[in-house]
Amino acid sequence: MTPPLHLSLAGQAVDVLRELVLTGDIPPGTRVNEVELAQRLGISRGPLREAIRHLASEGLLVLAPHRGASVPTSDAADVQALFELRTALECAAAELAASRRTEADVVRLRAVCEESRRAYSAGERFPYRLDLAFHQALLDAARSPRIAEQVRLVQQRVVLLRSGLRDDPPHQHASLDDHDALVTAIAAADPTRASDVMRKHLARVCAQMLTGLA
Amino acid sequence: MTPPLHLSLAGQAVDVLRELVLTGDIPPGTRVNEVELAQRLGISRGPLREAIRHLASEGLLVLAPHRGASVPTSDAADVQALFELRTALECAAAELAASRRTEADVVRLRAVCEESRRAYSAGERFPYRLDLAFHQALLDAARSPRIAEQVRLVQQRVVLLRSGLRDDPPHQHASLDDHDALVTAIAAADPTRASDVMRKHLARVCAQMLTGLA
DNA sequence: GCTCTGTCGACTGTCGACAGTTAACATCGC
DNA sequence: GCGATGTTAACTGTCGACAGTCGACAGAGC
Repeated sequence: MTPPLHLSLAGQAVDVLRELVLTGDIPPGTRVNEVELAQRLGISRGPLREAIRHLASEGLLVLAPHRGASVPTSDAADVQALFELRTALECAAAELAASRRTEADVVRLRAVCEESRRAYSAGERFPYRLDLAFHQALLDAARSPRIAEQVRLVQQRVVLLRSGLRDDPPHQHASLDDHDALVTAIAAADPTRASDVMRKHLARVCAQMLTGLA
Repeated sequence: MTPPLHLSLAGQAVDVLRELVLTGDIPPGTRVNEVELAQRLGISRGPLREAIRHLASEGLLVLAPHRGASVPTSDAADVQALFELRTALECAAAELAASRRTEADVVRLRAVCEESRRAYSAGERFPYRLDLAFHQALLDAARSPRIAEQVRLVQQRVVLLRSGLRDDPPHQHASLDDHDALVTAIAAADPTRASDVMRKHLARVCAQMLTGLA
């Protein structure tokens, strides 16, 4: 899927450590021991430190002077601030997608929506993967590399949030409707409506996440 | 101004190196030699490497495997992508500011505008400092820490862009009008108009920057 | 004369070890 | 018994040195 050809050990460590954090293998609130993790990864502390700093710049770790790194724990204020950022980015992406989409983009978006509905009807517990695929397809249609990059980072933080949730609720039917409405607005080349639908969609997701918070 | 109490050498190196890049002391396109710069800063390569990686995560340096770091050079496409991101963030900030501003925020924004006009009338060549102060005051009024943080990073990249410009044009009169219009919309608690004014303001700034590009 | 190849130099990537600081524990005094 | 203080251990921050890789230059072959 992704090109795992990170030649440097630091690059590999970034990938491995990111996965450890996102999967919840290192739960939020846990402190990271450099020597222990370095031995576990079979590398020295130097590359590991670089990896830790990199993940910290992505918001997946927080650094305390002389106390090392730890996985951040989030409260309601953090979630709200994060979703304000996500809303700003993805609403802009929706606008741009509605302005710039080609027919091929619309086809791809419709395909993801249909696959999501099939999976949901089939009773699949976790079509979150398809939710990400939808937002990714939308970003591709927006053709704005900087915005896409930032959205990726924010989505990562959301994934981290989900890993810390008590009960991860299954994908809501309302979200499927939101996605369909987004595709319709984008296909109609209506940036204003696309942005508006996205805003309401994310508000719903944010509220759902807040209810599931500790 | 800034709390210079970075205890670690890496933290200090980040500040110093950031300044070296932003002031154009290390011009765009220049490669950074680790041993040479480490000696110049009087530190070892370890902390310097961490500082370099940090600046790279902020977009102020680009890394090439086995070739080290260099200050990025920007073309028109980069500028456009950057301003699409900036527009997304600052329009959202303008909306939030219009919704959340207090009277004190409005007073501060008006004060910055008036100071800018005074400086402009006095023939000051470079009220860019006040432009930053205005956008900062707007971010304070928006009360969205994540968005504020991202805007700060984007503005940094814009500063880097300006350092690479042939002739850095002085602050335009139109921008002063834009700022006034923004304050008016924010004072009137009109998020839609605030966002619209901001969008046009940034479009103008972006166009101005593109004309000055190599 | 041009291209390909082999060698050299410089730089990055990585490692192990030392020093300084923080936090926890045990001890002493009240 | 409770609080303050000294001590100790663990961990981070930092350093210098070694190994691997990339680019440039020179020389041989066509």
